Amino acid sequence: MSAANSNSATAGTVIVGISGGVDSAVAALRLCEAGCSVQGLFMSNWDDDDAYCTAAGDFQDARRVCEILRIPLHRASFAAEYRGRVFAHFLREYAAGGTPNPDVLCNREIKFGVCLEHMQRLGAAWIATGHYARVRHEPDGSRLFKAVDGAKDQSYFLHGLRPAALARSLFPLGEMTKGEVRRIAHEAGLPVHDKPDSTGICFIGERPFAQFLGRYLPQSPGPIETDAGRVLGRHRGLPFYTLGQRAGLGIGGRAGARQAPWYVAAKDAARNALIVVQSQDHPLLLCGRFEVADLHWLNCAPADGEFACAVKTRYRQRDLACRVRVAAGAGANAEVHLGEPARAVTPGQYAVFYDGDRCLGGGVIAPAFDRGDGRRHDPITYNHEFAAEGT
RNA sequence: UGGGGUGUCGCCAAGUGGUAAGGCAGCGGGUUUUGAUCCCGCCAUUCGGAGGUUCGAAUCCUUCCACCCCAG
Repeated sequence: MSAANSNSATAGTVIVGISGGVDSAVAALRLCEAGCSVQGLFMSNWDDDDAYCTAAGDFQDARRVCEILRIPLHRASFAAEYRGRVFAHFLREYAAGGTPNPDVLCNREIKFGVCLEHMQRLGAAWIATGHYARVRHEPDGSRLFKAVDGAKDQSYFLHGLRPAALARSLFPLGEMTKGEVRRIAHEAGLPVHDKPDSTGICFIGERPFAQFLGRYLPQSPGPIETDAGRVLGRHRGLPFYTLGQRAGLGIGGRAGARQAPWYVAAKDAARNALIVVQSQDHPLLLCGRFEVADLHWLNCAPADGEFACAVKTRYRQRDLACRVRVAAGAGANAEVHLGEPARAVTPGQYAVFYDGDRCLGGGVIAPAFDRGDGRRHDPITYNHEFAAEGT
């Protein structure tokens, strides 16, 4: 297997997305060592000049890396496209009561979308990134696989790539572990060898999340209630919470309740109520069956019908055995039946399908109407014997 | 102001003479290219206030205050 992790020769210029971190630096280094014609490109897609924005420093790191590797560095900004194609959807999904995953869209629309096109205009035959994933380019199409380093596998975030974009992509780190990447960076004298892994929304970075969302979404306070209708407090607006969430509810001890933390189990949009339960694995938090919309397959569109595979309902979740029933017709939805119920299956997040190490594709988890126990999801009935306590 | 009850960290709550459990919340850190979850750490020199008894009290006594319930 070549350093470019591809079955085909990587003739022509490769442009690497250089972020200023270790991973993309080592990706570029490996391509250089493999004899490729390599150039770098740094993107800044979010224009904030607050304390949380690291773009300026990251660009300096990117320049130092490219100087050491002796490769040219391009710079581009797709801020307008990011706002229009990723961030707008991000806010829309929140407003609709879901929990979006902007980085999946960012990869499809920006990095492997407008940026890929930009790189091709710059003369690139290939685009490479420091993602931990593997791609195999076959005559009948390109296939995406999990990274060898299971702890860092990022195929989940890449499942939405357009097949044509995947066909031009290289992931030089797919067979390496994070430890190896850092060691190589260190040996190569790359100054970013010990730079912390980046976290938070891509390009926006890690920042106090509720506060950040509050800049874009209105406060819309309402009650926090148990599934029996006992009012325990106030929430600041349904969009500011996600299913399965524990932190930030501010619910202390209650007479008559167990000494256990509370988790968000549901959002009752009609009543603007946040429903909470007291167990990690409360029945209301478990889901054995859900619907997936906006289905997307990576060069392997299955025939209509039913098939077995594995699914991840969120990033870094272990594979869950499932059966997928795809409805007929274009733009069809699919129904996913899990072998065992999963916790906090959250609308707006992506269900990504796998066959062993191969990533098949995925889709958006649709709002839940059924809990997988054979019954319709009955509307919660409220017991008004409870007086409002927490308001 | 007749009777009864209760007042321990923001919340729930152990502790009835031997020198303040635990949980929740919160805060800090770790894990993590979403949001979460998870893991680790921190968090009452003080027990409604004031006196007193005692070698020693949150625990006993006196008194004051607050709240709750029943009477009215």
